[in-house]
Amino acid sequence: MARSHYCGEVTEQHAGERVSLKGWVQKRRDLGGLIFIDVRDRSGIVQVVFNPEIAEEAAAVAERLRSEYVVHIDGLVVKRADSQVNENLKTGRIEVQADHAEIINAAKTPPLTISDESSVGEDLRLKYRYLDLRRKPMFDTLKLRSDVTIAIRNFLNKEGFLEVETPILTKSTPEGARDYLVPSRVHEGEFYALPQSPQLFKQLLMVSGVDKYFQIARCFRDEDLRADRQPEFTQVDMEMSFRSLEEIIELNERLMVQLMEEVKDIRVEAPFQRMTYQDAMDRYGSDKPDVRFGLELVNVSDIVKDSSFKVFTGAVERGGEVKLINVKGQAANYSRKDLDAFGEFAAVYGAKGLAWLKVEEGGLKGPIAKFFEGDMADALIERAEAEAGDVLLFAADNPTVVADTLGALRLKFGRELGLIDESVFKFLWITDWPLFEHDEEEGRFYAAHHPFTAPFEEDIEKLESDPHSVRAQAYDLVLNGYELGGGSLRIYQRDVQEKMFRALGFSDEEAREQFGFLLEAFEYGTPPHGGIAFGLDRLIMLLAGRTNLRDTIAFPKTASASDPLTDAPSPVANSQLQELGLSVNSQNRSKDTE
RNA sequence: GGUCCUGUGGUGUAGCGGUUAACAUGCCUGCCUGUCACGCAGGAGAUCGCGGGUUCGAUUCCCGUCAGGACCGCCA
Repeated sequence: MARSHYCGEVTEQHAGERVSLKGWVQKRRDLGGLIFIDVRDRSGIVQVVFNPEIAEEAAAVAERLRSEYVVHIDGLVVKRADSQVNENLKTGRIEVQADHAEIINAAKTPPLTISDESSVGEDLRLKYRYLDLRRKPMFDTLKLRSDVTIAIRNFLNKEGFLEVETPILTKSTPEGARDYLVPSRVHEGEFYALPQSPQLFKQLLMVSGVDKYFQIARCFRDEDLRADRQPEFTQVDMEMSFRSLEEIIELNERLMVQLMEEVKDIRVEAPFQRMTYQDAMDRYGSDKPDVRFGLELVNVSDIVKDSSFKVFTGAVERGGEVKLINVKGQAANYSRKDLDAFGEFAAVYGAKGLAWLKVEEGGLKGPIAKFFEGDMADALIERAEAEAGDVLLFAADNPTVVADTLGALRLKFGRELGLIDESVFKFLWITDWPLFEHDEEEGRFYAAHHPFTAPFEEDIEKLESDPHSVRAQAYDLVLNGYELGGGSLRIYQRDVQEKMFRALGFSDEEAREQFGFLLEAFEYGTPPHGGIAFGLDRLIMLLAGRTNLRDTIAFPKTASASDPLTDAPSPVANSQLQELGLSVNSQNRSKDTE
């Protein structure tokens, strides 16, 4: 008999019907005579009861069943007596009285238990990923991801977008992340790169007149991993022609609002909050602030610059700043030792120390209180909006270190003190990005976004004279403190693009060598265009309430970019290398497969 | 490249300079006809990640290494 129902879908309304189930044995409870089997498939669990007085052969099969055996069961759906109802189970008001059972496939005892809560180490989970994915929360996340991508496709299709695939084997370009390289056999000594994003291709599609493009695109970056960073990840990538920045933002807000409603049944308000990059850095010490809670940074450089506390005055004199966060009402909960220990936390971000003061009725207290008395103390208290019982934590350094340190501390307190409402989704646009970032070590400018980002019209003339002040027509979408995605209007005029490359330190020759095809394309009638790309994996992570990207990807990599399931990466045969004209020149290539 | 945390039966943990290495769960056997975290009784299962050092003696302390994780750098 063919399967008639998924296990989790058998309910009271099927009582009296015969059903045929196929699934895995979740649990066997053998009472000697009666045997109960919980049968599981992707939909859930249903209890099957075997009574030797009703079906002797089936009961004999049930005795041989073990966890994770694949079974086929035919039986009658019967309502349970009131005393036998299991309220914890969706199917708990009925059970299936088996009259026929067969073992489709036996199973070894699994190395990890198939339960909702996983307490197993990450290495085992990944090695036996196919078992890990049997767990309901994992399946639900896969389902969520599928729902989201389908909803995105439907939305963009309705909006007139074309889904176009772009190459996976493409050209390595300078700037940006480290490329994954693929050696060419036909062109010995030459390499393809896996795309960091389809950026250039989608721009060329605009030149082609596609007008509205999207792709759910796999991207690759050979950089070290984080909880929210995998070496291969998926971008929802889009690009459109003749659209203003406002129109692009508006479209994406509608997409997000609809996604949240369709997939999570959560209503979010559009338009989303907006904040300039500068504002975000000043107030939150981050370009992707979590605005679900306050605890903003307060600049007190002007107040403390004339104090006698050298750490503060020195920082200001060197062009740095002094800022604080006011941890409300926590003075009693942190001892002097606790507070001093935050110095170590701050050191990770390059801070040389972390000063603190407790606010009391009479004024400020703490090891550095003596430097701030009278008017200065009053001014600090007023600026920090402090009252008795608060703790003020200070960072004094260059603006980057101050932002990194206090930004991280802010998040730490936000989480630890429960200031964050985890049920809230707060979208935020970060606008007015600088076009360039200065690299101190190499003494040159880098594109803050990417080299194809259009500057503000009125800033174009400053590309050469004053790159630092050039603003980009770029925007990032931030959700709950995570960078979901970013986009921009693009440069579509050859001369502007050439100016941009020059500002980045490319010679005209280098620019032509690396991006000549783009510059040439720009000469054949290129429409103004712009777009955005956002990280699908991160979006799913946030929608699923996870803190780890691995849980949103069916077959992810470990923190060291390996895959315990397939054992990738692995050495290859010398013959393969020879074909590619390659040799490996390190001593630790001991696991040679030939 | 760096910092930190973890590594003990299948799994998750406890432990300690000298132990018969403990507990839970899982597994196996027996009993059990209303269980659903079934129960009861019994049993098997661990070179304490690997290598070196200190020590009379190391699972325990130290160094290295490997694996997993978190973070800094990096990620236009």
